[in-house]
Amino acid sequence: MTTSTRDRIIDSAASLIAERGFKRTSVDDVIARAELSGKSHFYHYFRSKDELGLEVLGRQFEGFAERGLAILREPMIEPLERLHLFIDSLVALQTERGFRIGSPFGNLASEMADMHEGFRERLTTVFDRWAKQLQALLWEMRPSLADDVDSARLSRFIIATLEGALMMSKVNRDAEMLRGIAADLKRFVGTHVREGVSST
Amino acid sequence: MTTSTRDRIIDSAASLIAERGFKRTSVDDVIARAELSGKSHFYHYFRSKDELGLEVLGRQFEGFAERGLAILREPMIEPLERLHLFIDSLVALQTERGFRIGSPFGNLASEMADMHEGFRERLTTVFDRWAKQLQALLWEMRPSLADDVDSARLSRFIIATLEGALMMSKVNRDAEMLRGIAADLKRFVGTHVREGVSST
DNA sequence: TGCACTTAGGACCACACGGTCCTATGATCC
DNA sequence: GGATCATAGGACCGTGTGGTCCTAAGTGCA
Repeated sequence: MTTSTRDRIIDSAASLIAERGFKRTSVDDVIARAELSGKSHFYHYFRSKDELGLEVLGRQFEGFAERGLAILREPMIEPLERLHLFIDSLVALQTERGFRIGSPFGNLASEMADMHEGFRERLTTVFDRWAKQLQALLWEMRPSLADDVDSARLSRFIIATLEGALMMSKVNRDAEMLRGIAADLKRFVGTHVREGVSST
Repeated sequence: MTTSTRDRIIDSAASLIAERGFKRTSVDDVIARAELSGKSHFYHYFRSKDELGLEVLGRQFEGFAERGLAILREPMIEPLERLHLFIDSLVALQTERGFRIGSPFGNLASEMADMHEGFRERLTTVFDRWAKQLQALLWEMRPSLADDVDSARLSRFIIATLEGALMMSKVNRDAEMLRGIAADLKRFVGTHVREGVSST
């Protein structure tokens, strides 16, 4: 068995949604890219377009959690360094793709959050899990962090700034601006590190 | 002469777009809310829906620049205090509106930036002008800021974080999170203030 | 052999949407 | 009084879209 048809549909839809957003991706587009025989073939696997959207969103985050966030868990690299690498990886990805993407979720967030309650809930868990990963990393850094650091809050801050930066870079198409914000973000995290504590 | 019909159309469209986004606002919706007699009445004033969208975006920012950003220019208040009040005003606005709005521009950015080059360009100038206002404020603070502060960069950072925070609060509907990010943002700006320089 | 699932393919529907066109009635102003 | 603009109202169209329905052929499994 190669990839199942269902997976093929999801992959096709995912790439289309990444390119043009959810609303502007039609079922017919998906059928064409997945090389299905027709509508009935599609509706054999999904009850509605929304169901497909939810599934794609889920997979999208699985991928992000496994690949994108993986570096946050890398045990052989120091926590702070890992965070820096993670930030850099997002910047690099966005730059590579010509600033077309924004964030995988930021886009979907604005697009879907208010149209469909199911989407919104899914998105909250996405951000929650992302925040949890960052919190875990900050927890590891604990010995070198100032005592009053609220890691839950700081992790939200990091995500918000990254999302905002990606969104703005999508509008501005400016690599420099994106790098600047990323650098400032690192700097901000740095201000939470206690002085006189070396990291290695 | 009360408000002209053209203005009435723009106002109606603006409120609809704020509620549901541009794509999900149909010309018929606008006609209904503006109480026009029909399609031809609308097309008497606008050549297309896109032309209307551009106009609304323009007005939206005029309003934001005049009212929302006004506090940044308030001469009787200290610069840093002004910045704090500005941040608080965005938080308050978003909270009042039940986290439905996000940012007036962040929404449009994700929605329109990749669909229409004209929209994207307009959005860049919007963010540029916003950034300029913040830069002017930071310039006023200059005496009390550290020497290496890059005000252009910092102003972009502030905007990105605010936009990201508003977007996330739209997904999470969490007032606490929004306040936390706002507080951290103030704190970050604070780290650029030279020590031993009192502000008044 | 027979059942269940998958692929194939096409006809069809209802609806929303942006946009055009045409006619007719007031109002305003030179 | 004629030209121009604003309001009124409705018919109409092309297109894209999500979704239904129906038929038929192939495939694997018990």
